[in-house]
Order: sequence, then C-alpha cells, then structure tokens
Amino acid sequence: MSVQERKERERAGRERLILATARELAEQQGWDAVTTRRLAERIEYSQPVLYSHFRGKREIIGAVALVGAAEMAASLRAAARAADGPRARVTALARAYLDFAERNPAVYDAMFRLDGGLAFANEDTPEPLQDAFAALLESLGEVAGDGVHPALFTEVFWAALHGLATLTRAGRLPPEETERRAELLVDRLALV
Amino acid sequence: MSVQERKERERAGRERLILATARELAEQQGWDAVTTRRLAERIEYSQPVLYSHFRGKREIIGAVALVGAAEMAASLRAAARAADGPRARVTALARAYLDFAERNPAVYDAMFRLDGGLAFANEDTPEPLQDAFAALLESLGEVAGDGVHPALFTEVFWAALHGLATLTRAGRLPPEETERRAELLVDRLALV
DNA sequence: CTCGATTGTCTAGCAATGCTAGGATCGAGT
DNA sequence: ACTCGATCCTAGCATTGCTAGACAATCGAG
Repeated sequence: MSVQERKERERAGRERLILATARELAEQQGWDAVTTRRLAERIEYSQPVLYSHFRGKREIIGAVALVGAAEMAASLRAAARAADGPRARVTALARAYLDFAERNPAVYDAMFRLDGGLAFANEDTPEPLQDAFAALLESLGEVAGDGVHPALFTEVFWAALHGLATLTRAGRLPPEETERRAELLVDRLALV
Repeated sequence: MSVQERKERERAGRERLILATARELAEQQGWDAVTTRRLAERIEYSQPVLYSHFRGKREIIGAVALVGAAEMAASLRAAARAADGPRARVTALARAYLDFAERNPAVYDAMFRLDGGLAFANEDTPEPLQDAFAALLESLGEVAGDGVHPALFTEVFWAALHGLATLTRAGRLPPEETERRAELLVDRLALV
C-alpha cells in the first residue's frame, strides 16, 4: 500500500503545483495569459497532464477560487478580530475586503468574475465559499438593524463592496478615493 | 459629391447593422458566441469587412457599450422623471438600473464587465458614458446629504447597484429577493 | 464609350487556443 | 525476468482573432 500512498502524495503535490502556478501566472499577466500550454510548460509537464487533474481550464479557475475563498475568509476574520466594537469591526472588514481584492486581483476574478463552474447561492455551494460569506455575516449581522434580515443585509453590503472593487480595478472609478468611498458606505449602511 | 455621400450612407448603415447584429447575437448566446466568423455570416459579408469598420472585436464591444450607455441614460432619466419627490426618484432610479441590467445583460457586460477599450474616469471618457453617469448624478445628488460630495455619493451608489446586478446575474445572489435588496439599499444610502 | 486607377470585397492562410486520441515508456508485482 | 497496467507525451483537431494578397466592381478622364 505504501507505493500507492506515495503516488497519491505525488499526485496531490503536483495538483498543488498546478494551482500555485496558475495563480502566479494569472496574477502576473492576467487569466488570459494562463493557457494550457504555458501552464504545462511552467510545471514542466505536457498539457494532457492538466486534464488528468482537472476537467479543463474552467475547473482550474474554480479550484484557484476555492483556495482564494479560504484565504479571504481568514483575512476577513483576522481583521474583524483585531477591531474593537461592532462599528470598528465593519470598517476593518470593508477595508480588508477591498484590500484582498486589490492585492489578489486574479484570485478575486476567479472567485467572482470568471466562470469557474462553481455552484452559488444554493446547497451545492462549496464549503470555502459558504465560509467566506459566513465570515462577512459574522461581523455584519450585528449592525444590520432591527427587523432587517442579517443575511439580506450582508448580501447588500457584500454587493456594494464587490461593486467598488470591480469598478475600481476596471478603471471605472478613480482609485485615489477608494478609502473615502468605503467610509461613506460604512457610515450609511451600518447602523451604529 | 452625391456618389460619395451615398457610399458613406451605405457604410454607416452597414456599421449599424454590424452593431445591431453583434448585440442581438450577444443577447441570444452570450459574447463568447460573437465570433468574427459568425458575425460576418449573419451580416452576409466576409470577416475582413468587419475590420474595415472596427479595429477588432474589442472595438465592436466598445461600440455596443456606447449605444447601450445612451439607452441606459434615457431609461434612467425617464424613470426619474416619472417619480415624485427625491426619495421616490432614487427608488425609481435603482429599479430602472437593475431592470436595464437584467433585460440587456450582454449590453451591460459590454459597458461594465468586458474590455471594450474605452477610457473611463478621465477626460477621455466617451460622452455617452459620462452622460449615463450624469443621469445618475442628477437624481442622486439631491439625497447625498450635507457635506457629502455628490459625485462621490453617486459613485458609491452606482457601485452598489453594479454589485447587485453582476452578482445576481452570475448566480451569486438568489434573484428572488432583488427587490428587497434594492429597497434596503435605498433606505440606507439615500438621506430622506 | 473605353480605359486605367482606385476602391471595395473575398479567398486563403497564420498563429494561438482548448482539448483529445493513440502510442510509447516506465515500474510494480508475480 | 517478464507481463501488464498505469502514466505520460507526441501529434493532431477544430475554433478563435486577425491579415495578406488576389480579384472585381466602380468611378472619372479622355
């Protein structure tokens, strides 16, 4: 059995290598530059190897998205934990979210802009994505206000952050005032 | 000179045909299905003809985006005009925006999600895009609140709407509660 | 009316893309 | 040492955006 175990270990290692390489390449040159050929060349295997791990490029994007979701959830929780009081937590949360999107644009795209073949908004949604939403909910639920469903409030807040992140990165909004926009958003949306 | 004029008229007509066809195809099957070959076939010309009107696919997307922006601006203004009072205007505006995005997903993508090679957030921004933003500003400026820059407020509001529109359409948010989310957004962001 | 030139259009082709079939190679277990 | 299955690669397909160069239609001058 040891032989089989070793093989599985090697396989898992190579899968991590593929994902790390895809992510790195995407961050460096954008997802368009992540072609199966280039990716295969960088991991020093031929293209068909990729297809023994993933169904195709879409699934690779999806896998990177899941890794990113876990990271984002951790970042959000860390930021919330470091802040005192509900209001400060929300501010920190918003900053952390926008910061993550700015620092990991390719991963963010994989999560929310590209089609990674992932299920959303239903029971089939992969755990890391549900957990990232939960991380938002934990801090936002307490400032939703009476009579407002926490999940609905979180969705709206999230959508606003998502809009700011994507429009800014696409050059639709001047980046200089990101901070002021985030402040305004928190000021209005968070009740005390 | 009349000959030349006729040719220019025909040329302009064909350009409109290209754009209308591209838009129709994109709305029916998505922008991925808008290939130069398919597009050329539908307009009953060969592919190179497309390149005598536009630099490439990107520029076609950009041109569709401009047409869409003009339409959206008109829709937003019509909705605002039909409402009484600042608060009702904002509600109507939000509804009209989300409605436009839902009814013209391909055009919306061309405007805000895809790369149409257009300039944004600077003085080179094409007029229709500036005007669409102006249409938002007209109704939103009056509910920004004291001491809040109207343009900044509009950007935040717009980003929130954009987030709702894109996340909903990408299946990230369940569509049933769109209306409630929009209400919550207006409730919180618009000051009276 | 004819002819040359210009304008316009098409056929054919390039390189790059995602993906796959089929054969070669390597190694585990007898 | 040998067999057989798993593993990997070479080669290739269809499709994409885009372009070069040949061909045809049309216009203006004589």
